[in-house]
Amino acid sequence: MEKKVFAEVIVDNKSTKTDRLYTYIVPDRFENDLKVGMRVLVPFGRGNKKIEGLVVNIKNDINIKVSRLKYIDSLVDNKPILSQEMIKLGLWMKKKYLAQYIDVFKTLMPTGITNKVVKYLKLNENIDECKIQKIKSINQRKIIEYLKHTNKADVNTIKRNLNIKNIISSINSLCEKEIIEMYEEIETEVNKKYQKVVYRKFDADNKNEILKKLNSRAYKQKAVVEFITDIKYIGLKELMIKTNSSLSTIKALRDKGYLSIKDEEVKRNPINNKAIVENKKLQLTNQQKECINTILKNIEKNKCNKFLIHGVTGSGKTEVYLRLIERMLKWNKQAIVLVPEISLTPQTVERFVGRFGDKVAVLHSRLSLGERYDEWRKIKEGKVQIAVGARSAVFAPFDNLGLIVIDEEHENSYKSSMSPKYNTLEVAEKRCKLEGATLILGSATPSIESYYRSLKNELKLLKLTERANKKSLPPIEVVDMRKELDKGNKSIFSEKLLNAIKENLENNKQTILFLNRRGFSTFVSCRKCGYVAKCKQCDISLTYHMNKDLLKCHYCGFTMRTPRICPECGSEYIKYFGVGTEKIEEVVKHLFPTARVERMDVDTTSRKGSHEKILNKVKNGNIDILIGTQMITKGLDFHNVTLVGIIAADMTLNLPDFRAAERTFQLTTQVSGRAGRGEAQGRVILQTYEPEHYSITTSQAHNYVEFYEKEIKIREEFEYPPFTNIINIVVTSKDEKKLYTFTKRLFQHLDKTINNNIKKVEDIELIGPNPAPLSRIKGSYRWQILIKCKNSKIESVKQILEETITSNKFNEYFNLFKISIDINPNSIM
DNA sequence: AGCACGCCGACT
DNA sequence: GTCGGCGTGCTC
Repeated sequence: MEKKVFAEVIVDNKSTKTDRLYTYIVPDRFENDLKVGMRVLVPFGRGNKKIEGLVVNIKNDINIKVSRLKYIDSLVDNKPILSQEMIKLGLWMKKKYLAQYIDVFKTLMPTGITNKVVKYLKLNENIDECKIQKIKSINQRKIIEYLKHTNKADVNTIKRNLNIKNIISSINSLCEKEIIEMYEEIETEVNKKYQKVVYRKFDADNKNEILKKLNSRAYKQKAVVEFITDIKYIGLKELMIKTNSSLSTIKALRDKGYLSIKDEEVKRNPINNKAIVENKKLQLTNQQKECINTILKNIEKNKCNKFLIHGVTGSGKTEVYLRLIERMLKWNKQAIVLVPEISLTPQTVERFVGRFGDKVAVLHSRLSLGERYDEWRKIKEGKVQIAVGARSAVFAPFDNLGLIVIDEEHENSYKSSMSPKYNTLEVAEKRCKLEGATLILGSATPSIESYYRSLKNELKLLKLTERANKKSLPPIEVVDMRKELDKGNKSIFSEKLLNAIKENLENNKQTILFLNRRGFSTFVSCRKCGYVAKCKQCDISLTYHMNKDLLKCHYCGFTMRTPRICPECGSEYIKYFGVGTEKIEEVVKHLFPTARVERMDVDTTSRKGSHEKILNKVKNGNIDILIGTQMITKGLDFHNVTLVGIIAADMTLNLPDFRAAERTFQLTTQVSGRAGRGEAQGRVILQTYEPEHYSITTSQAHNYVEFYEKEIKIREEFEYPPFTNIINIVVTSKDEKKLYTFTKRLFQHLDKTINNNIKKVEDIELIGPNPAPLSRIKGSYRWQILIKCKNSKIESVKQILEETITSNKFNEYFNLFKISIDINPNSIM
């Protein structure tokens, strides 16, 4: 018997039960053309429904009975859509983040390109009316009626419109009677955009000859000939406008053989070219030069290709990236620049496009499907060498990648919240390793994890300590809000901040007020002594649960009654903190009725372009006071802003999260960097109930290293990352009672299995099951199990998790419960 | 998930 | 016998 070739395929079917590779026989006619990384159509399931699959493996030997296998139906791509390295990266991600194949590989490809086979119905052309009369079934009659009135109808639309439950059997029965016919069409969500282009088919020298041949009254045709002589081709629409001619004129010329009209693909261009100004090279400071040289030397000598640039705000990290990219282009290599989604404003994009022009593709969430698809293909086809984008741009399909830059490396938007819940830093690192590229992380406030790794020499640490404009960082004045209370000031603003705003308004300077009200959780604190209700076991602030009037620790489940008087000082000023930006806006407008106030947070920037609109208003001096959440902490460079007010630095400090101190330090440092960017000296006023907290004192001193040293000790003592891994398992269900029982069973099973299978169990700690901090979303209840485990045990724990979740023991419940696993989440909220 | 298969009751 | 409803179990 002839030797067969087999392909392992990831199939476009989203279900935990079908999350595996399927083997298909490669028909002889495809043997030469089929490559790993191509998409194919395969018959799947009992009905052999044709669905799309991605080939990840081609083999000659398999250990399944060939008789059980089906044949690949057809090829979707003529070239691999994913490179070998990207497939390796995807398989690695599946394992790393315990995600489904299909979820992983859909994130590696642009959204909407998946081919779906859609089934359409039509009435048989020569139907016999008698046959129809014979039908007694009401449902079948309904279908025939429907088809009589529509010219194109797919099965799903019919199902939706007619609301027939068991529609398939009715359709099948009609098909058998040969009254209707079913036909298939392959469809995708996004398509290439085509444009008609007119080509000149005559030689430019023959122009006069042709003009003579044309009818003397055909002046429109003559004009077109004149026009197109100077060029070779032009878009049909453009030609019609420029020569004021009609389609018939051009068609007439085509019929005479002087022109040809072709359908050509045009790529949508999301970058507004008019707005882009050239970004000139800046003079490098000595520190920048040294930084660049160190990186290049290390790359050339093949010594190290992972770097962390710790540069203070305004130290010119971007210019360093730009120079390195320039070098990559010289080496014929490509580069990816990742920035947090919220700082992916036109200003950021402009810096890269302004320097490198049409060598840049931009990828972000505000692009339409079509735009994103085109940007993706520009990269794939080698038309651009640089990709700038949010986290998903780490998958930009370059084939000779030289560099990945991750700017603002500490930002939490680099962790995906959708499956696969990947960490962009880890993915970028893996991709660099697979493709021999260099990784550069940059931040003014590096994440504890990255800084820790740099001290262990897993990343090479480079420092930029001076600002490019040689200006010093603005001083931060800390206001102790407890003392304000003693003075009888119960308002949100301290006297100092209030006076500073007043003064700024009088001097026509702008003010930024920052309050991070992100998150739902209010914490409980005493306004007199600063006491915050914390869990004794976890050193994490307790969350107020309104419905039960209890304080609860989301790490260990500890609960206590909400205190009416402060347990520390006995005062009655126990408050639930829940002031948001809206409240601030109201108060500011009341206090300064003539000031022009604008608020910028998720609520006010949801519409496309609203973000830019507000920023432009600030830029043009049409706003006196800008109130915002963390959205305003990044990248804003306004010269007339001289005052930054941080309303409540404690807000992030007391979130029930081990990263609370780190976030507070990062936010205060970043937002302080917004002040005094122009000539005038900036001023930062920071209000807090906990002025002695190290994240406040160190950020006041602009001392990252000191903050790091304090924080890393706490992480070690309480066993938080980077010393341990946290796995967050959230189980969701509509049924509250069953959810509790199930989660408890799952917990006990995991506990038992881990104890039986892994040695040194003291390295692993199971916490829960507890109601998740967001205990109910959209009518679904959520319970959570946390696993803390040391690095050496993570793989075995993950394996147990995978086995448990795919095991039959829990399988039967999958219709009732949804299990989501997050490895090292941003926060456990 | 999505789909076919098969069992069962209702109706001719 | 035929039609339609619903539960079950599998997908290379």
